[in-house]
Amino acid sequence: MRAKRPTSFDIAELAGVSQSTVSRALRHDSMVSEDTRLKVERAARQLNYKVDVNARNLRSQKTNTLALLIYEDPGTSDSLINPFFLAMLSSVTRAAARHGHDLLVSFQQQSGEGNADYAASKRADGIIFLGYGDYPSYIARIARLDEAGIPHITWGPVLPGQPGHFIGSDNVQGAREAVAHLIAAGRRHIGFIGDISENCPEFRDRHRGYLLALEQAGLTADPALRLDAEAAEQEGHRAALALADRGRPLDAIFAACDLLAIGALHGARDRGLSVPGDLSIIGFDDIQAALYTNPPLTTVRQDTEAAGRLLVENLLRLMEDRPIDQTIIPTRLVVRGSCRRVG
Amino acid sequence: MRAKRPTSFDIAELAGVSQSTVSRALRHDSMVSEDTRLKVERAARQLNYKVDVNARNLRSQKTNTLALLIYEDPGTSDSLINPFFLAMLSSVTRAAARHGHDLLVSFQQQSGEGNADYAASKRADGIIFLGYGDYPSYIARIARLDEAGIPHITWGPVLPGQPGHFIGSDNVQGAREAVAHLIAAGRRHIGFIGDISENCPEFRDRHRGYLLALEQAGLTADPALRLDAEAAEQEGHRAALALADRGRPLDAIFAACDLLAIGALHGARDRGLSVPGDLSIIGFDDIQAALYTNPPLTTVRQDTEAAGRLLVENLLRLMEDRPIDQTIIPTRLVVRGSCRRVG
DNA sequence: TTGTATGCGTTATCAT
DNA sequence: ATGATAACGCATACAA
Repeated sequence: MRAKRPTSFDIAELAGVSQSTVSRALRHDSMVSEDTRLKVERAARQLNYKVDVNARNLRSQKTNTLALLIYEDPGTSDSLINPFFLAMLSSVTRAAARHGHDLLVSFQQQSGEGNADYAASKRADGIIFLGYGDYPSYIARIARLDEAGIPHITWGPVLPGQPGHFIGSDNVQGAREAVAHLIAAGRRHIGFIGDISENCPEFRDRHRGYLLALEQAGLTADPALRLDAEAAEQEGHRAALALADRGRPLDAIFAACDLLAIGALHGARDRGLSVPGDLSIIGFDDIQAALYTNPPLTTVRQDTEAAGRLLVENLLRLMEDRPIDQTIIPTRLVVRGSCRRVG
Repeated sequence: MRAKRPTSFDIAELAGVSQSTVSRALRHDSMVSEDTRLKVERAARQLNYKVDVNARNLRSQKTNTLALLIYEDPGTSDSLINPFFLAMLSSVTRAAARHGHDLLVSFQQQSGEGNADYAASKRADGIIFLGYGDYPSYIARIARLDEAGIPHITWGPVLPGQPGHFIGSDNVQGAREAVAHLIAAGRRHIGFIGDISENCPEFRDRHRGYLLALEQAGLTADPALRLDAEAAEQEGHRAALALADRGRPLDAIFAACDLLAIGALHGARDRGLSVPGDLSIIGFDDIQAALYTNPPLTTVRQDTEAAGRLLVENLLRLMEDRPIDQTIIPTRLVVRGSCRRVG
């Protein structure tokens, strides 16, 4: 038998003002005298009053809420989320809170796109996509949102002529630096692990950086040293074994993400290759586990803190019809034990 | 210049029925003839109609939304969230989605409790706490929620006579098994790392399990082999060094969580102790990084999948005034390379 | 099974 | 600066 939740009318009565004045006073929004504002605030505190956000949202047609939709890679099983995404999630959550917005979080099934129509049902004012599933379905989603005038922003590859608004790491440059580092350390036969089909534009960019570094060093890439692999440790393991078994010179591997690199590390060990003695390995992301592998993984660090911040800030800009600001986030090569100078 | 969002009245007009019928038909809820339901659904699809959840929530006084409030350990810096919490987050998110509920996620600052009053402002129907900050503040929060009749459930230590509703791992039993495993492998001088003050009831339970295992083996615990440490790698590192420098016999360490265990692993290496040769180490949680340490970490696995599921399911039960079901989740000892039989 | 009428609690508009 | 009133879009009680 609890007391009824107080409404703004109850506050009005207690404070001796009109209900509309209560509403105004509580939002520091319109013209209210200091005096009545204090009266109202005191009454509100006294009755432990909280604004009903549903009523507010209904009337104001705003929710002060953002939705974070996570599109994992196709193959990923439920329990094996890429830890990088979790780091992003945490960063976005904090950034949204800093800007006074609530955050709805949802892991999207690859298939069902219609299930959670967050913005269309006025649950959220804007949408942040983490990943995008497959590209065609992404395009369709974007189109629907644009048509409905719903602001959205995506974490992913920043490519020219792309529909939608993207924030992403400088994948080409990050990969180029990593491979340049290998070359500077005397490595000459550098393999690449990662799916560079159009399903993974980010991996494709990292592959471009790889090629660029080779080119700038006057080396030519050996096509036999490139292997497709989805973003999972097992795949990296498999790919490393396959590379080692090719029978071609191989003294380094650049993996398109850390999970692949970690798998490659284990694959190398299975083939009796010492890392970094026989084989240098570099990954991409800098997930936490990269610090604990043996040897610790050299990797290209993505700045998840900046990523979350820029995603939220730019989405808020879009919601005010202001242009997007920065879109490409620099990476940083973190050198650890998994690569070493030779020669 | 977009078209106005259609309302249930627009659908009613197009389908040739009343608005209330539209509302009923769209929820498969009350009595509507198959015939009219199809008409309504077709009209809704045609106009791309989506229910306005704010209006629905306001009218029905329900939100179909749960709030997940994450209370990190006090010392934790922004970027260093305990990965175990992220795994839980992911699991809860999925469970909520399976049950058709949206999920609001928020990382709580230790201090400001008033900031996001999710349920009081009718943003969410129920609240899930991940951790609880310090215990006194937790008690205060719980009391306010109970007073307001807001359903809530907490991930944490399941203790007798505790206010609120808890779901948690069987910390005592998990720890007991781990230490029993060490003893069975011939270890006799087993250290414990972890803060067992009342700030960390879970660690305290794990310590109880540690003592229990020793007792059951007829061994007595050496108080000098217990060291306080917050849940962070550095702390584990520091604690391992301190233990090693005590000059007492030491052939194993049980750490209250994996981050501590990983730190201890590195500390042992710094002192020239081989793991698992000289020193066996076991952790608790089974975070992903535990798989990649050198040697891989033996640890007590918490079942995050079951945890998320039980948190959500039991919260939903509470929301229907049904009693809580299962509250204690069994753990499982995962044996990896960081411990070995001696003697 | 369907329609009618009312109200959820707030913000926005128009007065004063 | 404040008050009165309407409107947001839907769900529910009641009548038919």
